Amino acid sequence: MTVIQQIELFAQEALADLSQHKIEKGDILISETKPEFEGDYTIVLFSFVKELKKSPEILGKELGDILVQQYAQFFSSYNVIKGFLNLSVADNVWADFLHQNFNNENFGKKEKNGKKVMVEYSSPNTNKPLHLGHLRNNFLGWSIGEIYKINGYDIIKTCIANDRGIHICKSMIAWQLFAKGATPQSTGIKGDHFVGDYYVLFNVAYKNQIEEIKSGGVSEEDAEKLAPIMNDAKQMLVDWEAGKPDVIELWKTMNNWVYAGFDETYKRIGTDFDKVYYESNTYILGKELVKTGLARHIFFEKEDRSIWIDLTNDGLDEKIVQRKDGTAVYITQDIGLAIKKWEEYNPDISIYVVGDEQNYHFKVLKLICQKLAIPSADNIFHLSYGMVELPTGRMKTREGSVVDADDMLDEMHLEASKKTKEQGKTEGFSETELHELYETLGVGGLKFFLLRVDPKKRMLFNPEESIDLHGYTATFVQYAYARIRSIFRKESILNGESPMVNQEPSSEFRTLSSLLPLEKELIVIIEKFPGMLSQACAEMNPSVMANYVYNVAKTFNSFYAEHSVSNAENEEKKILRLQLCNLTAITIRKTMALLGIRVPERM
RNA sequence: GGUCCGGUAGCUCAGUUGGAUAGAGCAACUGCCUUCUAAGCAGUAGGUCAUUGGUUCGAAUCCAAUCCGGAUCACCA
Repeated sequence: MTVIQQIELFAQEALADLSQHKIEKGDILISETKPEFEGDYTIVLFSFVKELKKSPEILGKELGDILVQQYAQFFSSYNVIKGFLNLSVADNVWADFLHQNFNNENFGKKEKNGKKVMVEYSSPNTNKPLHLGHLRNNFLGWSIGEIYKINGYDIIKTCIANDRGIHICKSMIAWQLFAKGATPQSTGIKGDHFVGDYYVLFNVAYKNQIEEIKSGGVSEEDAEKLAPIMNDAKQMLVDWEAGKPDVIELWKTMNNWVYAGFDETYKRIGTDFDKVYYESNTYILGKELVKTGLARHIFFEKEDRSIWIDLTNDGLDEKIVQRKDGTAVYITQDIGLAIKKWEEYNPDISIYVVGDEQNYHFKVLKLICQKLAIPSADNIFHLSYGMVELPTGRMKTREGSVVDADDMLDEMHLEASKKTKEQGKTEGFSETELHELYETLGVGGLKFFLLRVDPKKRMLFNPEESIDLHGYTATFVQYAYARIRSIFRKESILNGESPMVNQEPSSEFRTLSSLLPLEKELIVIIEKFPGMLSQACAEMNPSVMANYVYNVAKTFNSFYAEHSVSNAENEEKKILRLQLCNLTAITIRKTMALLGIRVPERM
């Protein structure tokens, strides 16, 4: 049980003594005491004033007296200011916490709860390389999975590859027209970039054709319809659906180029999946459910034979689920996929990590799934995140105004190497170790940058300014970790194997010694780790963990600047601080791991 | 136009189940490396929490209206 939970419990019992009615735990508001007041945790009394018919001051005094007397082992003192009861938790409580956990590699990890969570993320189009927005998606999806995992859930990471459709055909047509048989192998270009280049070429050619046709006095609208390259692409989509062998062959070849490129990037950023679905397989899904939906009068058919669902009673519009030609639309595929996921994995919770421009789509999807009575439809969640914008506005692949993911990773790597060389602390590193360090710092820096912001908010990225390696960054946290490891190297302590670290404190220490402010501050923030895990999970928000780990590192750095570990005042203090450092290191490493960020032994 | 999301320091962001004098980082300025890593620490300065009204012991947080920005309301995915 965490300290705050214990206080809650004690307060509930103490309030029961003062009140006729039972006080619910949720009614007790406990917050951290502001630094300008004495105490660790504060109970806000105003909400009980009316019911107990006592002034806040008197109530605070009575409650404080009961708590400090009844739980003398736990509370050392209290004070009341206005309606706030500030409680000081005894040093022994913090010291005990430390002694019990300092070497606990499973610190904060929750027991398995038997529930399954399916997280769908990444979901790229196979006609162009990944950009910064995709990275935000990947990092978020991967991290939210890890957060659920440490909170006791089994997770299934999944991805739907958008591998068919007109956008793919555009790249294919452009390749046929302009490539003269070139391949990623022949040109040395990474597969996804190679295919993406033809997607851009398509749009350039399309634009030129429109201009040319327009110069003959045709309207823009008509010119768009007449442009031969677009009509070729449309024809190719028809041929693809008909299974025309040469089209299928080209499609497979080009998609494989893209997948090979993606794999490289995924490997670099640590993204992986337990199951990949392909839209080329799932796009037919939904035909059956349209039939059953019609039979159950959830859907209805219009005169032109298109099929719809009426959501006006739910405050939305009518939504089409099947075209008049009998083909499935986007939403129908997603419903089909939702059923398929349930049949294959039976998840209790299904999370979709998708940009906020699809909020409406997922609202509709959930509603339809509920109406179709798909099991656990109530537990479909859209983890909606804001776009990553540039100072010039939205990123548009067609216009080439994107920050490419691979370029960005390279830049971060380079920045990390520059900065590391400036610092000149990497004597004795091999080339491999240096490369690994730059990746740890560079890729980690990018992940932290994209994850530290509340997912639902849009975020601005200024490529000119690049990404800082000071302040609220991964580097800052990684540096704190490296400092701890440095202490341990100096003390020749391998993780947890030292008698110094394992030694129990003497009873003399417990009674005589007290914690210094910065020692205590560090223990207090680390003790919050399990609570932060629950919060990040409940809110589906990795930025909670990024914020937290930054504050841990910050507190550690203050502690580090003020107190020496190796040359502590006495042996007891040294043990205490070594233990504290060890638990800090564990907490930092675990939290960064939840964000997919590694920590270096040296930097 | 309907719906949804956002507006907090010059910039990027925390803080919102209502709690004490609104916090960080960057940028600026001042100190601190004979002592475990100065990628750090300590400090100064920077605010009409978009605006107006309301709810109450108490509002950045809740409600209403207004202004600004964005997304969406496709037989695209």
